[in-house]
This record gives sequence, structure tokens and C-alpha cells, in this order.
Amino acid sequence: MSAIHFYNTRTRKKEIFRPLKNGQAGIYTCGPTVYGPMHIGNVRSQLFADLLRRFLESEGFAVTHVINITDVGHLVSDADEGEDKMELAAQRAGETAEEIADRYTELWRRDRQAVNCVEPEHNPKATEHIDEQIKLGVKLEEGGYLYRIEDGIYFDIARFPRYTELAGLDLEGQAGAQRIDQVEGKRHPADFAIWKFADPDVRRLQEWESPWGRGFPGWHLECSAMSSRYLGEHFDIHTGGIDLATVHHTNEVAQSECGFGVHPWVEYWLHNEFLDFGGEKMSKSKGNVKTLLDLAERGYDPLAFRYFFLQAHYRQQQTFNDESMEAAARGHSRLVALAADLRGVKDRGDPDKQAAHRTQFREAMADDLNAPKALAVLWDVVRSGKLSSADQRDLLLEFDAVLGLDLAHAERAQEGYESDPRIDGLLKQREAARVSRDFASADRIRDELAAEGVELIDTPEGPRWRRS
RNA sequence: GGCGGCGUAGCCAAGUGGUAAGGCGCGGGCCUGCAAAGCCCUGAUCACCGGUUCGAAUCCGGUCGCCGCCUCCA
Repeated sequence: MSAIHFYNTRTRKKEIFRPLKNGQAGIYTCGPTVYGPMHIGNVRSQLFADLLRRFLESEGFAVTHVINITDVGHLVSDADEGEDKMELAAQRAGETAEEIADRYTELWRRDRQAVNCVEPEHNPKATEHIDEQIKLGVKLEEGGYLYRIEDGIYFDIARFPRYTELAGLDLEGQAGAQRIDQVEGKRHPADFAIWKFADPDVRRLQEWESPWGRGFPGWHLECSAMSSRYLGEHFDIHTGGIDLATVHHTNEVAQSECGFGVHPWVEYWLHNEFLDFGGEKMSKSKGNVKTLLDLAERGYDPLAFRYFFLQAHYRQQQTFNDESMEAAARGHSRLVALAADLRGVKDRGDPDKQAAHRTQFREAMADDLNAPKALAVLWDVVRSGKLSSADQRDLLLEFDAVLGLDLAHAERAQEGYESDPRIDGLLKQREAARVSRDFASADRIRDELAAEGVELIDTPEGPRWRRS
């Protein structure tokens, strides 16, 4: 059995996973900023983190998974200025920031449940950990890493030579970028806020007292503060979207390694790639933001999106379009139908006959979570002519504990479960016509039902129907 | 300007030195009165050019095309 390998952004290599504590794994995942519904790109990040935790659990690890809820502090635009997303959403809706946060936190939870994500052990909110954030800020100040300017307290990246390590940054080269609106007084463009002072002229909903004055925490601080609270100041795995590596995670590393005095702060950094919408960037202004709700309105089961996710490796950009989603949905529903049939099998399986497939699946997942390969193993099993139904069922359920398609509860699409006196009556008429070989009448009834969206399926047990 | 990724059959997508997994679609077959569903069968030499090698989709160089990040962002 080969070792588990993960691609580590920090070292840019696939590395053997060695936990800090035997048999345990601590994972921190950058969660949502709860000022709006999450789109399917966000869902991909959640699915990736969930796949990771499920796999580690299947390997016998006791997993502690922390996903934060950012309910304060992110700005709408510009380097360090602009309006706060939470504040803006609150203003628009005529609600408090807290009401907005609660609503979208709840929505986020429901979306995660819809795609069958395992509940994280901890789901801390930034606003409930202000003290921890201030405490880390104080440590950094004592270490001489901070400086004060007019609008806040900033981290001085010159004090942290390893600043560029995680993302392999070239700060000199980046200077060529057309950056906008530098905050007055910052020593380096990449210096970032630890604490921002409240503007006496602007009424904010979210402000707290601190040793530096009234204000609110910088937007990277919470992840360092909350991860240390629940996972310790040195932990195994940190996940997030690839876009977070350059700024957010780089800054997390800086403040954490300086504040906690550790290196590396996080052993393994795992980042998922983006969904590719074929050049059409998903943005609210273009009105093409896609959510699970949008997919549901088009008739797609949220779990079909999970199946879609599993079809590509997490570190590859994955093309999302009508065709690829439809293909995934079809594959998914066939798999569900097969699983539903296998669920009824009562025989016992033979572990010896399952072993080879089990190994293939496990090896695929151990190689940096190669879900598409693992999924292919699942299809091989399920369409194998050599395995007994009992063995297929055992393997299917075992694999699904990692893949998370909830196949243990698979049911055939409603067929035959619906009853409607009128439709059932028509079905009987059609059967009578068929028996008397009056196919013209039989087909007419079928066509009429099809016209109102009722699909007939003739089975050995008689005709069934479902709404399509 | 800097950093990173990608280009594999109609579509999605594994594979990173020894002659190409899987899913969807198309086509064919079985089943069916016909159909649907289901089942079976079926397709590519890997953007292009050059090089390294006994051997490359896989390594190196170049060209073209696409995407992401560098500013909140999955």
C-alpha cells in the first residue's frame, strides 16, 4: 500500500502526508464571506475540502475540520479602501450586518448539506473571535512587526523575509502591475492591515474596542486567530481556492509565523483550481452567477453537481457548461439507479474478490485525491461481469463513503411510486388495447400522456409511469 | 510587467518515458407490437514545429490558442 501523497503549494511538489500527531489530521478551510449566496465555484471548494476529509477518515484518521464563517471585514474593492461587503449588503437590504450574516450562513449550511458535505467539527465566526484576533495583533506588535499609520495598524512585510515563499511571489516584478489607490503611508504595497480604525464620520455596524482604538480587524487576521484556537499554532492542512494563495494565505502565513513563532505554520497547503466557464467570467454584474438553486431550477439534483465535481481533478480548471453538466447529470442518475438496485441485494460479499478493486480505488485517492480515476474504478466495478451483485454493492457503498454521493440511500426516480386515478386508469385502457392488439389506440394514449409530461415505462411487472 | 495553469476522440476528463482510464453523446445490436428504460458493441496517436531517446501525449526548445492570479474573490 503506497503512502498518501498531496500536492503542497508551499513546496510545489507532491509530498507524502505525514501528520503531526499519529492518526490525527487537522484541516482548516477558508469558508464563505456571508454577504450573499455561494456560487458553484464556491461549492467546488467546499466539495474539495469535504473529499479530503472523507478520504482521510477512510484512511483511519481522526479528522478535526475547521471552516470559518467570515461575517465581517472584507472590503468591496481597492487595496485597502472601499466599502465593506457586509456593511454594503446590510445597507441595501435594510437589515443589520448580523441579520445578513445569519441568513447567508444558514443558506451556506443548507447548500453544503444538499451536496452531502460532512459537518465540520468547528464552524467559527469571525465576529465571535475578535478577542483572539486582538490577542494575535498584540503579539505581533510586541514582536515589532507592526506600524501605525493614519487609518490603521499594518504588518510590515519587510520584517518577514519568507513573505514570498508560499506563493512564489516576485514582489519586484509585480510592481509593474497597474495597482490602484495605494493607502497613504504604507511602507510597501503588500503591507496589510491588522486593525483598521473606525472613521468617526462613517457609521459602521461592526466595530469593536481594541488596544489601538475603536475599529475592526484586518481581513486576514481571523483565519490565523481561529485556526490556532481550534487546531493549535501549528497544524497539518490548510485548504482554499487557488486565488487565495497569493494574498490571503500569504498574509496568513506572515502574521502566523511571526505571531506564533513557528515555521512552517501549516505543513500542507492544498488549493483547488477554478471552474472554467469558457471565458465568461462569472460575476454578479454580468448576471451569470450560478448557484445550486439555479441548477435545481433546471432540474439538476445538487448531488449531480457533486458527481460533476468528481469527474475532474481538483487541481485542474474544470469546464462548466450546459453540455458538461448535462453529461454529469445523466451519468449520475444512471449510477443512482444501479445503486438502488444493488441496495436490494441480500447476499454476502466475498472480500477476496473485492480486494483488487479496493486497492485500485484507494491508490487513486492516495495519489493527491485523484477522484476521476477513483470514479472510473467505481464504474468498472458496477459494470463488471465478473463480480457478484453482493461484491458490487459492498464496493459501491465503501467507495461512496469517500465520494459522498449518498448512494446508500439511492432510489430509482419516482417511477411507479406515483399514483393518480386518472393516469392509472388510462394505463389500464392502454393495456387493454395492447392485449387486443389495438396498437393505434395504445400509442395514442401514450402520446397523450407524453404531451403532458408523463413518461411510460413498460417493465416485466407491468407498466409504470413518471413525470419527466 | 510579474506569477501560475491548460490545449488528449462530438462534449467533459484521467494518464506525465514503453504503442491512450472513465462518463456523456453519436452509430449499431439485443429486448419491445412499436417505443422508452435497461444491457452489449463501437471511436482518438494526444494544438503545431523542431530536438533528446532504442522508444514521448508524457522530457527540452520554439510557435499558436485558451484560462486564472497579482485588488474582495473559490
